[in-house]
Amino acid sequence: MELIHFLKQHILLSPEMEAQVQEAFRREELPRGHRLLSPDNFSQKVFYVEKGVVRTYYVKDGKDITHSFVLEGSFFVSIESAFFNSPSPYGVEVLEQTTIRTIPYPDLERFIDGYQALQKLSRLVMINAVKTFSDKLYSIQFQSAQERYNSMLEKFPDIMLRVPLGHIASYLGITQETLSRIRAGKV
Amino acid sequence: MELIHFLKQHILLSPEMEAQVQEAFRREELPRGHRLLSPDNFSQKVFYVEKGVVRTYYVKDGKDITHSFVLEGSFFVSIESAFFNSPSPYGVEVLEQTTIRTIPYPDLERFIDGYQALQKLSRLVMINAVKTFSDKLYSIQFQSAQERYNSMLEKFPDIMLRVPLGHIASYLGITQETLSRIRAGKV
DNA sequence: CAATGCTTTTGATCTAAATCAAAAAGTAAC
DNA sequence: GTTACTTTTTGATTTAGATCAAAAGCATTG
Repeated sequence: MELIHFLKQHILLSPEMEAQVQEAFRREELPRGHRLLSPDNFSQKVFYVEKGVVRTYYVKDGKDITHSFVLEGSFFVSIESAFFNSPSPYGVEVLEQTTIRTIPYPDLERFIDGYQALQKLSRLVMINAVKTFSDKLYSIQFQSAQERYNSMLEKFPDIMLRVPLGHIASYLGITQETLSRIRAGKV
Repeated sequence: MELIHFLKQHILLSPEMEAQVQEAFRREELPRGHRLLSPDNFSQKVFYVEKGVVRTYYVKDGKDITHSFVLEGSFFVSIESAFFNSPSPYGVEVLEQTTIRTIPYPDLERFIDGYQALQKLSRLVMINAVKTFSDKLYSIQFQSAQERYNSMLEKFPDIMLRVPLGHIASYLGITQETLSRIRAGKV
C-alpha cells in the first residue's frame, strides 16, 4: 500500500502536507536478495514497505536467525540505532522485489512534531509495534513449536507461501528440520 | 520516584500543569500480595509505579508465569485492553508495599494531546516499552537459560533480591528447579 | 522450641527439539 | 534429457531443560 494511501486511511492530509511527505520519504525499488542494512548497523533510517516483504535477521553462532518479517503496509526502524544511538544487531534483507520509502528518524521526528494528526498516528504505529513484540514474546515463551506454527499459519498465511522454509523456522525459534517434521505431521 | 519528579526530569512543567497531573493521576497505597488486575481483565487504566515492585503474570495450564516486572519509575498498561479494546490475559500483582498512580487511558490521551511536551514524553515511554519487549524477546529466543540468568543478574540485580525465585524462573522462561541448579552452578 | 507452612535445593527420569548426516525433491542452465 | 545447485525431508543420536518426588532450609506463630 502506498505510503500516502496508508496515511490517508488514518488522518486528514492537506495538499501541502501530502507534498511534503512525498518529498521527505525517498522511494527505492529493491531486488530480491538486496541487503538494506547489515547486522551491527548504525542506521537511523525509518522504513515503510509499500510493496513486497523484507525480513530482519540476526547472526548467532554463525547461524542466520529471522527476527521479524515486515510486510507491505508496515514500518520498520532499527530501534537500537534510531532511538538509542547504539549499534543494532539486526540486518535487513529484501525477500521479493520490494518498494520502500525511507526517511531519517530525526527528520521524521521534526515532521511529526509539526503536525498534531501525525502525532496521533505515530502513537498508533508505536502501539502496534509494542503489540507485535508482546504477541511474539508470548508465542515464543508459552507455546510449543507446533502451537507457534499453527498460530502463524492462522495469522500470516501469506508469509508461509512467500518466503523460504528456513526463514520461517528460525523466526519461530525452531530448526528447519523440526518445522519440516511439523508440516509433515510427524510429531 | 514520584510521578511529578519523573516528569520534571524529562520536560518543563508549568505550575498549573503540575496541579493537573496531581489531580488526574490517582494515588494508591497497596500492600504486598494485592491483585491490581486479574487475568482476562478489561482495564483501560495506565499505571505508574512510584515506589515498590509489581509483576504482570499469565496463567497457562494452571501454572502462574511472570510476564514482566514493573519497578518504581516505570509505567504499565494493559496493552490489549487500553489500546485494542479486547481482554488482556495478564494479571497484575503487587510484590512489595507499593505506591502507584493511575489514570484511565482515554483521559491520559486527551491530556497528552493538549501538551506538546507530553507528546514527546509519551513517545519516549513507548519507545522504551518497545525496547524492553525487543530485548526480552531476544533473550528468550537466542539465549540459553544460563545466559538469560546472567544477563538478568547484570541488568536487574536488585529484582533478583526482591522477589521470590519462582517468579524469576517463570519470567526467564524456565522452571524453578532449573534456576536453582543454575544458581548452584550445577549445570 | 516444636509445629506449621512456605521457599529452595537435590535427585532420578523423561521428553521436545537440536544436531549431525544423508537422501530426496525441486529448480535452472546447458 | 544431464549436470549442478538449492531447498526440503527423513533418520539416528544427543541434549537442555522439564517433570515428578522428596528432602532441606527458613520463617512465623503459639
